[in-house]
Amino acid sequence: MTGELGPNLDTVLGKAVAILRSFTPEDQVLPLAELVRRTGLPKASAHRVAADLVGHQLLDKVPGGYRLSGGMFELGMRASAERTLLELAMPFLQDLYERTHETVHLGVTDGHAVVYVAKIGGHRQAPAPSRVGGRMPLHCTAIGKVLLAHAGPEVRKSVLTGPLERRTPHTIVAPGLLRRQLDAVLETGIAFEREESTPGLLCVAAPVLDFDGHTALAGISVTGPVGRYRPESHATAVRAAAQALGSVVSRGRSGRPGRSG
Amino acid sequence: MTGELGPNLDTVLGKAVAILRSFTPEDQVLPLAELVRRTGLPKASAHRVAADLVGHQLLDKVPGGYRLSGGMFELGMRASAERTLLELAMPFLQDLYERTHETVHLGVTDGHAVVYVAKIGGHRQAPAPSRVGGRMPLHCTAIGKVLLAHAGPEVRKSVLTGPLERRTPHTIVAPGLLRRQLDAVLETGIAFEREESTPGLLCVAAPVLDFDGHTALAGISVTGPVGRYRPESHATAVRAAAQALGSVVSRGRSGRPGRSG
DNA sequence: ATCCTACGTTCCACTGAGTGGGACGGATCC
DNA sequence: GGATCCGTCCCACTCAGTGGAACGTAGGAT
Repeated sequence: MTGELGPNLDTVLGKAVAILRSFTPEDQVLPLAELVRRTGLPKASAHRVAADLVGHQLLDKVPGGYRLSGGMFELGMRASAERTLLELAMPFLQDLYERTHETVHLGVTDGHAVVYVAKIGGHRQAPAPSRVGGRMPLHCTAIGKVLLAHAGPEVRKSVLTGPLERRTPHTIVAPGLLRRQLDAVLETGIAFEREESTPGLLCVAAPVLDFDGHTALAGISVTGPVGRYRPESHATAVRAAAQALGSVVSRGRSGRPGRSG
Repeated sequence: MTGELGPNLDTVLGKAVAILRSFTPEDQVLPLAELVRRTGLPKASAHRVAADLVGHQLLDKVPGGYRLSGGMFELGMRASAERTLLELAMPFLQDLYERTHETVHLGVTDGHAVVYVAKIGGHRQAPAPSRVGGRMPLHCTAIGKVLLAHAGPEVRKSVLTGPLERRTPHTIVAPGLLRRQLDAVLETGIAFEREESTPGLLCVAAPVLDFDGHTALAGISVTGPVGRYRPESHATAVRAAAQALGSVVSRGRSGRPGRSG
């Protein structure tokens, strides 16, 4: 429903946030001109605000432009919800990795996307497009389906009625089929993805449920390449890890998960 | 040399940054009054700026106060230098963990501190105070010593002449002794820490060197509890991992490491 | 029940921080 | 040579931002 358009450029803070948000996970350094293009700010304003951000250690000025600085990283890692989740999850993710030696993901919902909180893998991991701090659509990833299945009816409906972006020939773009899969997820506690977001990748995921047994706080997945990897054979392990993490996370929490779209 | 005092509170951005920086890794949610105390801002200003930050999804308003939001986490994870390092390092850290089953750290320098970029461990990890995104002094941690040994002469001198904060009875507070240890690090490529930052913890670390063989881009360490854990027995593995990571990171970079103190 | 203190919220008249069009110099391309 | 894109700097205008003050409420002490 929300127009979800960028920050208000009429305030300093809006300008600053717009500049910071210009950086995608793929960008390393952006020249001033690019910041101007992406934000729509006047050149002089962008220049000044960027310089201020450098002064505040949120940006680095490097030959060729600006980049998000280590100070930004530090600050981001202090976000309590995500960091706590990450810290509690790490041992379980390790177990999963050690057992499978495939790429393990931990992700949470934000709006209509999965945001990856952790990604661990070895030297020969399947080339997944996912990145920590990056986003992927809900409807075409295993973690996404798991989160979507447990999401509130509004989100679920909004995704199912909205256009389902086709990422690969296997992406599920039929709302009916997707709905049936989501119902299955609620029954089995497991979701699969078969080359629906990226050709050559298979995926199993399970929900990390709050103690109420309904709200999904996060999702865990194991990803591998078509060929050597059989997602079904790890379903039990993923579900067990997610369940265990859920019970740990549930301890010592009464509040809401936060985050809304 | 730098007074290193907080952001300029006379600008909106300064106020915003001051508020964001009020959060330490230990804080979950801070009430408005606490933000006022920590930043020194007038109550009304703090209230307004905090509300703006909520609007920009950098803070969440939760019962009891404010906390750094998921949007902040996302943004921080886009800091290219740290994220790239993290992604490249993960497989090597995994190897180390699998081999040792002790807590593995990856850290970089900022000023006179180590900032931890990754921390992976299992269910029964030694209770280390380190946190991802958190800081520890250079002189009393294994990674810190490794980074300090390879730091520029200014930083090294500045730390050695400055006061060496005592953290435990074992903390090295004698500049001469520390200097000798640093020299040894340059020769052996390994640093140890024996309950110098935290009672009951032992640690080995090795530097991740740039292709020039001098600049330390990061440090890797393996930490374990007094008793079952013998740091010496993992020295070789840690050094090998750090070296391998160094050669991978060095590929495809010509620029500077960035970050200064 | 009453006082007191500490909190979050709101109001609003004042003012200087922030604004951005424009001008400048340097690179690069054709 | 001219055209184009870049980063930087200037500076008179103005409205976004300011913060003292007043308010309602919650909780603890008496």
